[in-house]
Amino acid sequence: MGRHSCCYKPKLRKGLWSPEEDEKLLNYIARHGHGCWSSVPKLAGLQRCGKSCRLRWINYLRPDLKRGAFSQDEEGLIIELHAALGNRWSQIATRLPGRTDNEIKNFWNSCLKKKLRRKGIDPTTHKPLISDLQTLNVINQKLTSSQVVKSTGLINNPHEPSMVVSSQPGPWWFPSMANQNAAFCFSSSTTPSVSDQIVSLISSMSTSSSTTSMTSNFNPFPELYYCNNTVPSQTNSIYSAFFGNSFTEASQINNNNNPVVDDHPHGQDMKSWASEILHYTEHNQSSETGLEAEVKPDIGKYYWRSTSSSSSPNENAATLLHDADVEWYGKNLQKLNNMAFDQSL
DNA sequence: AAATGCGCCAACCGCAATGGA
DNA sequence: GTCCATTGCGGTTGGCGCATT
Repeated sequence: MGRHSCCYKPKLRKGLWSPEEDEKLLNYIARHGHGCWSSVPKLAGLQRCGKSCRLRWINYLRPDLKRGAFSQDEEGLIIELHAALGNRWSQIATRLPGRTDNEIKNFWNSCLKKKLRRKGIDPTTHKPLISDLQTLNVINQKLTSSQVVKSTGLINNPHEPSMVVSSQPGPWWFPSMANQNAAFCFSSSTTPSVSDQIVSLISSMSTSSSTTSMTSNFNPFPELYYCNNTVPSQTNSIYSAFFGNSFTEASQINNNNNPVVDDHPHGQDMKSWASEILHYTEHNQSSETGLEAEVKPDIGKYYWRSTSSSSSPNENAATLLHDADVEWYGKNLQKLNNMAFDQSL
């Protein structure tokens, strides 16, 4: 299995094919057909492995190849087929006579992907991309609509000062007053360079970015009260606490791909804990727990939130920004700034 | 003119599937 | 059922040529 046995023979040629080699292979196949590919090189007098001969024939020497630039029709068909089939290049190639899977794959990777992105279409999902500026504006609004204050250092749970809510050195972003609707934190232990870039992006947009120390009576993340290791240990996500009307997802995964275990009650994972809260919610006993939960059976996720008004500033929950998004922001920071500048002209 | 960067694409590599002994 | 040679596929690489510095 695996690598073709003949490929281990050191005397075999690799790399680009010479016109002489092409001629030998072409002549041999014209006379005898290819038959068993592993015997072709020997019979055709070539110092190549059968696999290489097969590839050369399929991708270049076959007489039914079309060659040349792709037509508009072909281009449209490839996009259509890719939307339906994904990266199944050989299947796509069967619908384009005279084109090879390799040729289509290269055309896709070097040309069509960019073309779709320029049109505002995600080449993977074939759905519209959210406008860069739109997304940027959302963040901008969140920040400028509230007094956002930056904090560095550990964040301790104000109710239990010995409990460190975050071991992350920060910076942390949170509303300076209760009931304001935005707060951010970035887990910089995961992808520091990207996080740093995002922090600087936020910093440059924020109306108030003065550094201030944590006050003892303010907990920016009460919904994380019981999961003191949740935020900093996230390797797959960076939390962005956009406090809207949603619930907190209670099936987060930590570094070791295990469910996050909260500290209350001891050792219980977040999902089973949330299901317990759900039980009380369904029996109209939320007032006893001060919490309520929802389950989305279609995606098998639990969401929960505090019902207590005293747990402000954020009554509700956080949403998740995935690494890929954050990575994307980091990479496109300059582009975004340029676009914002262009639009302001 | 030389160095560097970048896009394109032919070919390679590794893995999975297939089929015959 | 197992082994192994062969074929097929898709991701990746590396070299070439052109553009830019």
